[in-house]
Amino acid sequence: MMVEAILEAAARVFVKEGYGATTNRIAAAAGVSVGSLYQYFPSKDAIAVDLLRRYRESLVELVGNALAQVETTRFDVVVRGLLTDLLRAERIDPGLHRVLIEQVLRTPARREVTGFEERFEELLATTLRKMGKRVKVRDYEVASFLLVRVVLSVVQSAVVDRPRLNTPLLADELTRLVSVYVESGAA
Amino acid sequence: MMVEAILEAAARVFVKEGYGATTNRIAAAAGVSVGSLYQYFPSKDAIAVDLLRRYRESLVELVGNALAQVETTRFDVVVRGLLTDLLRAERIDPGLHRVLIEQVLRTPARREVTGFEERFEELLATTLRKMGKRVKVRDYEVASFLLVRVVLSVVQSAVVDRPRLNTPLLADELTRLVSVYVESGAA
Amino acid sequence: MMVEAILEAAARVFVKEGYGATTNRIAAAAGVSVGSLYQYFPSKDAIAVDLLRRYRESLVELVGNALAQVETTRFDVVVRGLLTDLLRAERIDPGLHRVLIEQVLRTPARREVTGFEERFEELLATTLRKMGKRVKVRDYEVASFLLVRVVLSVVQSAVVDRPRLNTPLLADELTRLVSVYVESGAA
Amino acid sequence: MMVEAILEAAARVFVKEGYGATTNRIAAAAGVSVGSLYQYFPSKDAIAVDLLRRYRESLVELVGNALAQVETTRFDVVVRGLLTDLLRAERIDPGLHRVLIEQVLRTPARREVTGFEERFEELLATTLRKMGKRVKVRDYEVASFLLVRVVLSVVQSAVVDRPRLNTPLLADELTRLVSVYVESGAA
DNA sequence: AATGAATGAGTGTTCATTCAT
DNA sequence: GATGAATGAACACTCATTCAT
Repeated sequence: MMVEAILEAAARVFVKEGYGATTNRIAAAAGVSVGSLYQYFPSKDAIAVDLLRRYRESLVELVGNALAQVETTRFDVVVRGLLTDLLRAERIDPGLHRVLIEQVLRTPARREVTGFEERFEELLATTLRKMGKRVKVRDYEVASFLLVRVVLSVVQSAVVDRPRLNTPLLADELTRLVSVYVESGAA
Repeated sequence: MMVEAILEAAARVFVKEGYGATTNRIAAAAGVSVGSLYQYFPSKDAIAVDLLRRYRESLVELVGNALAQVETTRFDVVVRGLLTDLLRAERIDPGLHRVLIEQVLRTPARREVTGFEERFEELLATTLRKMGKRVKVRDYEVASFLLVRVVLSVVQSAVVDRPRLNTPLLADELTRLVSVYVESGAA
Repeated sequence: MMVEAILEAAARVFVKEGYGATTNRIAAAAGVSVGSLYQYFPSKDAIAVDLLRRYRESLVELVGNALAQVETTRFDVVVRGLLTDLLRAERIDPGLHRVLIEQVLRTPARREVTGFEERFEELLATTLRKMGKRVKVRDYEVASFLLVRVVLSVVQSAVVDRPRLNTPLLADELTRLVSVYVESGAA
Repeated sequence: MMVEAILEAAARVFVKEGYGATTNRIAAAAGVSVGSLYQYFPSKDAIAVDLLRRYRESLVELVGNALAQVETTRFDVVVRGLLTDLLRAERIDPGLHRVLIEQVLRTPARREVTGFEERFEELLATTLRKMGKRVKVRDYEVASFLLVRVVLSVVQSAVVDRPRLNTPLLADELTRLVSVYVESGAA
């Protein structure tokens, strides 16, 4: 569909040229005229917002599925599996993610972004509560905030800035960091 | 001095309006004419590069000082102190940081940025090695990468996105996360 | 067409305001937006280059036609006819010519200009050679160089600087100057 | 003196960079501050006007001296001598001449330029009249106009555009062109 | 619905000129 | 006088957006 074509083209072009990419270039990359682009999106920003929303939704689903397993599986195994998924380069394009967040934050739609990470935190807080005694954490809200940032930023950096370190060892270590924090209890 | 005034104004304006802020607006905010701005900086990008360099230098100093204490002080106390410093809003403006990194990455000066976090990692890896048996980590390079990202991103998010959570409790928990990871050994 | 409109407007505006004329002003004079101007011409210089090329082509044609008659017509009659054509103000706008040459010379397209007068000289040298004994000249190349400059500069000055002298008498005298030089032989 | 230094520097810089050369550059080339430049010249245009005036005065003197010999010397010899002088590259810098004329013409001081060539014509017309029967020309004014343009433009082109042709032969031929026109009488 | 030529406000930057020292 | 830091109007050019076809 045309909307799809535009969104895909925009993703490609934003990654390659940054948010400075022109709408004409995006339209061309989509094999479509600018006019058509504006038929479906009221502005360039709207494309970014949409792209970000879609991206977010895929992540929410991913994380939701992983955390659902927590009742039947060891926590570190769940974390390890989630990390593997997140690190799969095709599913998460953090260069794009960075650009989109950066831009959407300047937009009236900025709640779109902030609400985004809040949803992860809620998901995680709920999970931690469900885990009961296995979790030794002083404050579920703070712990969730911490862990969401930790995981997202490390995953992002690993893919974008240091592909050399993007190895199973990294996933193992990040798994250990998360598990040990959740399960070892306050000093 | 005029260079200072321009840099301070640029920081303010970039934070408020993003990198799209015009040089004319920056000059006005500095109480200076555009012409003067260009007397001291050859381009808008040059302002961003300079701002980033200064910011980076202040952080490197901060982190260096903190880690130097590791030989005479308990690790978690050192971490806790460093976090307190980093979280002090005036010393670290992460909104600006984000904008600058984003932009400078599109510049021939991009090594300026990438080298930046590598220096933190080296500093930390050296420190961990010096700590000897107290550290139970499988790979110093990976651990340093992980910890630098973790700390910077949490600190950044805490100040920018969730000032409500920017409390002593958050610093305590982040301290625990770091310490427990470093000292608890592989599972 | 839009290209025509822009070119005509540019010619008018360059003549009135010199090459300092702004692209916005040119666009306005063409009843067009700046954006459109840049849709068709990549730069201000490109407009000048194009204007010069067109102008040149019209002159080359004019001169070529005139000189072709030399085999069947007396030389002074040919010259006289060519001068009449050149002096017709609408066909040759030497004020513009001056501006364009001056500017295009600072451009990578400068060969456009220098090649221009060389073509006249070649045309003339060929013609003089064809005229055989009627021509008493020591060096065809030098003579052509001389005559091309003489004719162009006098025509130009007559139209631009001294319209009062732009009379049949002037054309007669210039015809005589040229003919007598070509036909009278070295002293 | 400072005025001299500025004028010389301006000449050098205009030749090298065109009239776009900045006043700061001119001042620097003169080893002087911009401020001082403006102490002596009210504007950049004023420098051009002054430069042109001086240049013109040196030429007027040159031509005047040459034509004065006409009473005691053969006309073609006088012409030949004058051409030699004019072609001496150091005395006549036609690149500069071109730039200056171009610019001064856009200035309220434009009479400075047009008056310039009129003086040559008057000088020449007077000379031709004094030569009496040796001159066979239908109209002194027209002839002077013609000859002044012819000589100046050929000299200028020879030095600027075709240094290869700037030889004794060229001067000989131009001398012949002028002499033959003046002395051969209407057809 | 689709097109893409046309628009024009807005950008980074330059440079003639001023004026406090 | 001399200086040169400071000024700011003006420029070439870009690009998100519109709208006649």
